[in-house]
Amino acid sequence: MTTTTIPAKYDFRKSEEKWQKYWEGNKIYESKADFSKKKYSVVIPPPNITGMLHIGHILNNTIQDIYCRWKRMSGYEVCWVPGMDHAGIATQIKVEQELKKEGKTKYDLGRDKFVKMIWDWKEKYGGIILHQLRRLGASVDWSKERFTLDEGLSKAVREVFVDLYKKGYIYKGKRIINWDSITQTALSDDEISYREQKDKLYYIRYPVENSSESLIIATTRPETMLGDTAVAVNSEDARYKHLKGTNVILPLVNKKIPVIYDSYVDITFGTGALKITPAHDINDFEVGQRHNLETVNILTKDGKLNENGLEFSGQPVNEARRNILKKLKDSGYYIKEEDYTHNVAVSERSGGIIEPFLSDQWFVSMKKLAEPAIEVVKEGKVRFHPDRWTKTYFHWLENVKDWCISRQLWWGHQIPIWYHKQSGEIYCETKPPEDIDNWEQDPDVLDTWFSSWLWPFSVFGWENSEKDRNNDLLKYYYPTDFLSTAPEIIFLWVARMIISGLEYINDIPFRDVYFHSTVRDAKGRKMSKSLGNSPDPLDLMNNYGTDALRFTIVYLAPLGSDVLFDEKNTEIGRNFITKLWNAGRFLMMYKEKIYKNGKNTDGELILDITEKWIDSRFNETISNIEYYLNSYRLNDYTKTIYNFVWSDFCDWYIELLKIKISAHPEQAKKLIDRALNKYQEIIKMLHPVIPFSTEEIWHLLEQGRDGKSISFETFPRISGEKIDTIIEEKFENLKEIVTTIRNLKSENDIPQKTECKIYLIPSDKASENNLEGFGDTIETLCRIKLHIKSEDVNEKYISKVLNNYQIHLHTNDLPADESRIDIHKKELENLEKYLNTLDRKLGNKNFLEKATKEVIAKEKQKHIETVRKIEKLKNLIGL
RNA sequence: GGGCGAUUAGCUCAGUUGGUUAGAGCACUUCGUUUACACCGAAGGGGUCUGAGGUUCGAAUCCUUAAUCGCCCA
Repeated sequence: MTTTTIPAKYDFRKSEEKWQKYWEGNKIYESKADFSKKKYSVVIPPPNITGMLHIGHILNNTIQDIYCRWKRMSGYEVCWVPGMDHAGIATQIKVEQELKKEGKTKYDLGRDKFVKMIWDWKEKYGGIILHQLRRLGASVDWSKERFTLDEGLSKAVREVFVDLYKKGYIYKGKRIINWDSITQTALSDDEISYREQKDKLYYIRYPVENSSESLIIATTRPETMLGDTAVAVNSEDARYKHLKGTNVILPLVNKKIPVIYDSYVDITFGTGALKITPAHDINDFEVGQRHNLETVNILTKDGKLNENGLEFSGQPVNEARRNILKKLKDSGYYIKEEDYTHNVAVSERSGGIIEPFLSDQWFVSMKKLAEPAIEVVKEGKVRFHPDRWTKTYFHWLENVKDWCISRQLWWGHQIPIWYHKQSGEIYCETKPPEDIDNWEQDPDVLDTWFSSWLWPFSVFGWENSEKDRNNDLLKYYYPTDFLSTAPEIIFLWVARMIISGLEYINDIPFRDVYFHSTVRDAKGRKMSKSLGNSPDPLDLMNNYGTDALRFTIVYLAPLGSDVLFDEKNTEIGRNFITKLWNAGRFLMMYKEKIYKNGKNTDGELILDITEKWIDSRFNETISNIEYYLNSYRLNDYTKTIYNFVWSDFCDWYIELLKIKISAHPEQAKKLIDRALNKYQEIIKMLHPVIPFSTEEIWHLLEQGRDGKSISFETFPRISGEKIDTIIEEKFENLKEIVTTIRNLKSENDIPQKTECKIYLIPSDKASENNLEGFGDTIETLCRIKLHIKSEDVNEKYISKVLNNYQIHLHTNDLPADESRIDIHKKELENLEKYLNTLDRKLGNKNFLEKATKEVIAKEKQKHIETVRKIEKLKNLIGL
């Protein structure tokens, strides 16, 4: 067998390059709106243009690819739309850093030039991630690639803004927002995180007006006292009841501020007296609203004290804090300080500390918009997988807060609001006013999510106009069918897409949402750049092959829980693909040999128990795969095929095939063709998860497939009538005989190669018939000489008792050994214990009355079998 | 502080509506280069399902509670 059609090793590098080029070059995954066909559409969660591919992307995009490929092979018109978002803050920071290297800031360039510079950066470096996705084999429709700052998508953003503004959902308001003084922009609550920090708690004395008494407050941020407009105590607090209606004198500022009573104040914290700074703390702001307090802002946008900062104005916060403390000490207001650990808000983008800051921002009023979005999930029109995320979703939407959508950046969609230079009149339209010279546009841009929440329809060219009626793309592909994403953006993105879809298309954006696992390292830590614990997926692809990585990551990712990923795991996928490859290679070599030397090979094929068994297992596998894919249990999909291929197909079916062909050469051709046919179906089943290797193999299996792709072959369909549990049970019995004989040899230190004599005694006629045609097979697989007898043997033997068979190893060559009897005795003991529990169960009146018939029958069967085994064993031991 | 989820073999996880003497892969032990595959084959050891109560004829599976861990929201 020197000439083979299949190389000894799968060269994944060559294969991946070849097929990637072929798929994209021939545009085979481009989709057209074909109303005569069922469609399956998916929009990619747009990665941001500064992004690099990491393990999480591999998982998420492999999942989407599996569904797209599966549906494509099931006859759907599949469209998977790729694209990116412009990632306002991340991108702007990147380019600002470049500028900084030249010693410049964005202000040196001015807005227009700076934005142009970002576009240039984007053209040059942006979107590496989409190129990396090509390596993954993602079957996206590249002709439909979109970017959130594209003309069309930008128009959609303006349309929606103007519409929401006119409907009264968008408003401008003074609110405490999260101010990042490094990037100088507002951030949404979702863009900040909390970090534990060691700090000091300072105690400061505020004298009570017309009294010798003082109120002592505790604060971590003494500098904000310049903006205090009240001191609050709890109305239940006995210590302060007498101060009702009085004022205190704010030190340094020498201003009278009232003592107010509010249940928000924690009696046990500090001294129970709380300074209230409505302009610089979200909770204080709310207290201020309740008590109609003045708000005094003391900070500038770049984090320095402003004109309200007395002699400290112009100083950065930290410097001002030191100086203010000093002055408080000098003037006798300072009492003491304590160590204190608390959580400080930091920007996830810049790492800077977040200042609560009172400023003018644009908001979307969410309450009313959220209502229909709750309904569609309640009604099951949109389904979450795993389902428990619906609870999280409801909780958020039911308590939804207004969405701060303005960002003080230059990179993004500038807000379509113009202020009249003279009158101050506000103009809000998708196009600028005609007498543009008299107007000034709002400088802010919109939150990036304000464009991504429109993604499921904006990518199909939605315009909010009459034209949409004739937009075939939109009509055909919307709503999309499937969304796969990370659970951490359920609010930021998923919920908002549902809201916008309902508001603008009057329909849900997608039916099924899959929240994929979070990928962690072997120690359970989240993969992160700063920890450096994320292996570079490109390295893994280079070392193990893309398919190996795809297979492994899906195999390891159960629905709803995290994946602990270690580079070594990739061997799972690599080994499996090697196994698959070798099985195919073997079958092809075998076929070649049979066909070449084939004389007397045209006999009729007899479907024996093995053939029926593999048919049954095969169809069962298809059935399970369908079930798992439909219920979004992707790791079970891969596990099912893995087990079928490795255990059933390779370990048993192919091994038996070898024996059968040599025993029945007249059936050889038909047997090998049948096996190859099954193998080919296996390849198709696996194509969605390992597209490169299956494409390669599929082309090697038959000549003349040039210009075709396995991508459009029909996915295996189930033949339910071939699933036969009785056949499977019989086959299991035969497997058990083989395993037991091997075990007998192994336990008795008989080398596998050594032939020995085995007596096999079926317990009844049916069991004996079951062995028909299988004797040779057992002999070959176990390397023994088999004697089938109907009665007990009298020679020396070592034995095993199965349900339907007794197996005796002839021991003439072996020394007699009492310990073998002990093994039998031990087993007997176990069996008797087991029989005991069965007896108790079957003797229990309650059990017999309340358990189902099937369960009782099953228990009775077990009882019969156990009794029989015990009898035989006793016989053996000679009891 | 509130919510959600997890806790099954050394490790990573299965275990569908309660009815198996609790499974897989990896790791481990022994044997093996028989002409697909050592990225392989054969055989084997190893858990009473986090603890405590309860419901039930019967619980890894349902309920209560405690502990530990993780995530989300404050």
